[in-house]
Amino acid sequence: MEDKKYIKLITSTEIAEYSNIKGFMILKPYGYKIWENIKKIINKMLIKNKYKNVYFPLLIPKNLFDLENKYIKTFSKECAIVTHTKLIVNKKNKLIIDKRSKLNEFLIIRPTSETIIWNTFNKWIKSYRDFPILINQWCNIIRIEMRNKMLIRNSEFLWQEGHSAHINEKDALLEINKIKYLYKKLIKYYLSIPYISGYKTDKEKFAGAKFTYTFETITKNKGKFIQLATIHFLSQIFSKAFNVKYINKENIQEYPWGTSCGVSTRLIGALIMIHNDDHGLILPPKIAPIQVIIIPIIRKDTNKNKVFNFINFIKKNLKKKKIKVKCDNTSKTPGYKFYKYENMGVPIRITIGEYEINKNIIEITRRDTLKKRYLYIKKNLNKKILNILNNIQKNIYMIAEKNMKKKTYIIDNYNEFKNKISTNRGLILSHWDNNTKTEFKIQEETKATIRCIPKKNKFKEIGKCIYSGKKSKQRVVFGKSY
RNA sequence: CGGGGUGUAGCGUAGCCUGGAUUAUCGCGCCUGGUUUGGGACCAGGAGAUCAUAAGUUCAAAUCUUGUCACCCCGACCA
Repeated sequence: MEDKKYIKLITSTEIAEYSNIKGFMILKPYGYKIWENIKKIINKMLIKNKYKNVYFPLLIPKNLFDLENKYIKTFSKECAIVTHTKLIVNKKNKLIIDKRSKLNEFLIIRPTSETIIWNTFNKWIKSYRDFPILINQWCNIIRIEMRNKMLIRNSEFLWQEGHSAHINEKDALLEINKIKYLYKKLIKYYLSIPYISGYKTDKEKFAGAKFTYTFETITKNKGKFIQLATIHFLSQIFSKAFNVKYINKENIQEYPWGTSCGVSTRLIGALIMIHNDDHGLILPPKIAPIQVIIIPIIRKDTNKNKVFNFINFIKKNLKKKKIKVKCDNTSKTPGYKFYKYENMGVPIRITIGEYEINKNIIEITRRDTLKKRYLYIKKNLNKKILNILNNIQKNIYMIAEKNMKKKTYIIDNYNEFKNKISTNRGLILSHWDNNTKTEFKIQEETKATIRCIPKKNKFKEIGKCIYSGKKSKQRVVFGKSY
């Protein structure tokens, strides 16, 4: 998908728009509703996994970063920093910073919350009885980026960050498996997005983590990677950095083990990049703000009451099954409305006029195939609609998966590798010698990075590194990221 | 942070090279009235722009010069 088309799709569907601050966007009602729907799903899953929602401060004292920095390279190049607290009016009647209000301790707008959370764990954690600690925060994050892409790489974004602390390594690793399962479900079954998952290389992982597990997908046309979700195994890195200790059963002090995980509004960007056609967006029914749109056909000689009574009857029925249905009775022409809701990605459109009423049928159009058909209105109409919604959900996954497979290449020759990256990008499976220097060299020469090291058996085979020719135990995923 | 580009109404734009017939063009959208409505309706009327900003050149600047700001694109960066 071209960038211009991508931005146009976002703005024309009223998902989001540019604000007047570089890299900062305005999420509009339709886009925010999509986010709320995604939120609802994750929130439910996290709560089921015994996470509790919390809220930590937006501003983090710089000294917490100093503490962390002893062990971990942080986000120092992407921070927004609060240094003053007062504005005054100058002689030209303009607001300027009052230099006398300079803070002794600068405050950093959170680029992530591990620091302030582990600093707080210090107070919360005393005994082995305190575990596990499972908390989740819904909030905004600021990471000032030099180059932005709406919803994919914003300087501000909304996200969910889960943080956990465990008594031992085993429990922390179990937690990671739980979250893996949860994210897999979200991405595949709710967002209908095919993905490849695996571990980040040391070069690509979160510096504060012992390892990072990632979920990645590739875009339809450009074949660029988008990171969808990450899970970090923090090991004892943060507990040691913030001196968080507990007393175990044997009355010995120990450092707890941590994990963190997150998904962001980038998921909306991924949805847009992946589920679209010439008519616009195609939203997965499970997260679509409107699942069924009803377009009334009112002509000069139409009995309006008859049509709207009929529509209300259908609406009521669908609502009984919790189907999100809306009727557009504005004065625009039907054609206008057809294009509008197709662009917005509404999964099902129902058209109702006197023709339908007289025959006791409705005209129904699927967004994914754009095929029209008539359905008789009998008792099982709701069931049929639910079926179609399910069908669309699965079908758009299959289409996206096909696209991903088409762009997946197994390559064992470095020249071919270079050629693919520069012409027909995608997901490249090649051997790598597990050496960071090789990784850097390949990036330097081709701009491709290792997106992940997948752990499934099908990737495991003895081979030779595409760059160095040294022995490799498995294929890894190369590509160019957004 | 380097290189390039752009800034004219809510949005997209013409005019800029070669300064003046500009009352700043056109399309979409918006408002009023009417006729319409089965794949982006039509007619009539209307509102909406200190041409990003500051200074300079000139009898005269959207147009030329310089500074500033903002945004976009391409790189570097992006746990």
